Amino acid sequence: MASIQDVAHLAHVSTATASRALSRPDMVAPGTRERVLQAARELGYQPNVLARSLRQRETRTIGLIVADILNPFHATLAKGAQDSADQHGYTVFLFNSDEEPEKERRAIDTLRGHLPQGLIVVPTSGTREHLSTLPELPVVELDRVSGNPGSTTITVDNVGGAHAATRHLLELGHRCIGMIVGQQDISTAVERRQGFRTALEEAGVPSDDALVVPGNHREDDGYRAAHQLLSLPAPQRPSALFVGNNEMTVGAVLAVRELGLRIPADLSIVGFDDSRWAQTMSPPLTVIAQPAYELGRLACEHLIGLLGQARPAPPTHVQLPTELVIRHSTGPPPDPSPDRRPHRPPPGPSPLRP
Amino acid sequence: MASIQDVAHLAHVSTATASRALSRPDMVAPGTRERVLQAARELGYQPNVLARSLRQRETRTIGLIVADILNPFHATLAKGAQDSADQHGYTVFLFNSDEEPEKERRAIDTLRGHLPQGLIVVPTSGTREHLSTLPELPVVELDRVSGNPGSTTITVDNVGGAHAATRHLLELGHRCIGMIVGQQDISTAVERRQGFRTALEEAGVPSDDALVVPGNHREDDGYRAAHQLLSLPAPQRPSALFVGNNEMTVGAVLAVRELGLRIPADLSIVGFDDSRWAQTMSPPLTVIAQPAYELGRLACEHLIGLLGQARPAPPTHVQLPTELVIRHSTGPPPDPSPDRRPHRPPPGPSPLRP
DNA sequence: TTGAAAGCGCTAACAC
DNA sequence: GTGTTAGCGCTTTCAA
Repeated sequence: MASIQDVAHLAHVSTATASRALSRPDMVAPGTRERVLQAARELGYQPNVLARSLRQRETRTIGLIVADILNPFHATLAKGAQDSADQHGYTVFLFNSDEEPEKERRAIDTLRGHLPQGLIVVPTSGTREHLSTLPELPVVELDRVSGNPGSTTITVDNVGGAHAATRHLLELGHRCIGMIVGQQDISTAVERRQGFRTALEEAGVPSDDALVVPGNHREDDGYRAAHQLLSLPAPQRPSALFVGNNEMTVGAVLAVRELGLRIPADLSIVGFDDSRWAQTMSPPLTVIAQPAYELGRLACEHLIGLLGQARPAPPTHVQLPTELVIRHSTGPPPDPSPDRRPHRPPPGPSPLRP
Repeated sequence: MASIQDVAHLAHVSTATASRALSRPDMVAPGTRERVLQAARELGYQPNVLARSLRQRETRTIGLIVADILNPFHATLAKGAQDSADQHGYTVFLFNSDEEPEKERRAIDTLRGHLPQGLIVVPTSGTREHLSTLPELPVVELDRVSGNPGSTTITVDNVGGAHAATRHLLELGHRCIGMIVGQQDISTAVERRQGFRTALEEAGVPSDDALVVPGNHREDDGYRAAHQLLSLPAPQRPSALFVGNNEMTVGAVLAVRELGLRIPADLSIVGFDDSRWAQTMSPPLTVIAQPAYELGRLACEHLIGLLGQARPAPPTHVQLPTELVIRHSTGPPPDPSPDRRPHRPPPGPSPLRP
């Protein structure tokens, strides 16, 4: 590859002048500039980013670690971040933790060697500890929060989303609602569970721990959890399911189909996170939608904002709203007993969230 | 960040010795080695990859450009490649061309500056030209081929896949089959179209250009193309659709639903590329499945193999098989006229492909 | 077995 | 406006 020396030589100038002509054109005489530019063009010169970064101690690079690139939600986060970085002249190094803290640790180590100027991470349970390795690096946590005090966070209103989903089911008349929830060491799972619980409490529906089944965010977990919930004995068996993430919803729907239950006639389902799949399955799925692309974009914008600061600014915390999208996977519960009142809002208080 | 100088100083050795202790442990006395390793641990030392790469003129980095990271097929390719690279101690720089040659060009330029030791690319129409900029870089083309003579290629049997899909429809009795095909400057689209045509010819079914509608690989294109095909006047209107990629299949199915047609009673559909979505939509979609993860993995293995070579080896061309997965989106055509013969193989030759 | 020194390609002080 | 020079952090001769 042609180096700046080659360019300088061809243009009959020093490397310093060549460098200036390329990166600070106004510091060099027009004639010289043209000669250098011409030489660069001729040689197909492309600056060696390694050398430049080494010298300037600035890589114009940011690290991004998502938890599961095969999950379209995460792929969308990544695209939002990458598009934004691109606009600002930054390059993204994308890694995948596969939801494994150990893989995340390795990704962070690899990343460190490449000297990113900042890091965006969708945390796993190990993130808080891993981040303590790099106290001076600006960090934005995306979608989930690790509890690391210095991190800026970009999240959605998980509590509100889960609350809205649950309330929707309650208003349809469901009183026995199951939840399939993520691991409780992940913030989003905790928050969604909390929104679920709060909505039940507000409606005066007693909560039953047997109706809340945890899973590890993957399709299989949703499948297993749904089977578990739907094999409960009759009075306890839920007439509706709220599933805490998109992948587990897939598994749950497959389990429901396998059991021969009709949606929503026999069982209502609400998923968290919208997707292609949710829209095209039949019946189309009622979901809590999240602005995935915007989350990724914002994470990057905020990170790049942080890079401008001389002193580390206090971390900001952005929370975007979620939206209940009612499609056709939810309806009144089957075979209502006389004292329930299908098609009507439930009795008792049902305040809107502020 | 701690540098090797810090480590050397703390261990009371020269930087040369510190460097050796870390990367060639057997070249250094056991005692010294331990001191250095201890110092490195203490300081949380992480080698500066930039400096190392600059010095060694070897980045242990490979570039990967996929055409659409939001397309699960491409995300899977990326994961296959990245996992494989990881195993070999290489780091992947992942870029996204968004099917735009211009974005691909920019990705390649950015990549060049980072001195990747090789490049894996899912080509766009501009790739062949762009690759001429980097004659000395080992390149593997993935899924599609650009025609660049030096590239190793990892593809699937698109002709055979399309042939099998078409033959399947013919055997069900369809005689009027529409195809939604990708842009003809993309190799996969050309090959799939060819497989389609050949199968029709072999069955003695006249091909009708009005039944082959091109699209630009995205959902919208599939939607529009399906509308166009299904609004043809009665005798020409297809009773089955073969759609040439996964995203366009989504659009086509949505269009079909919008028109109130039942699948497969009113219209059969076969898609190219399997997916979560294809398996869970209802009815589950008959597809030509491709080994996406394996494609990505192989691309990386082959590239890394290339890096070992002193002299550029002649490019190899790997083609993996596709598989017809029959689900429930295909069936006999509706309302057969007497001279067709639903449920039976078509008359005339219908040889199996070798 | 270890250290001194050069140099990868680039940019930024500093001189002129 | 341009050239000279030093040095980013690392590895690798070469010498001891």
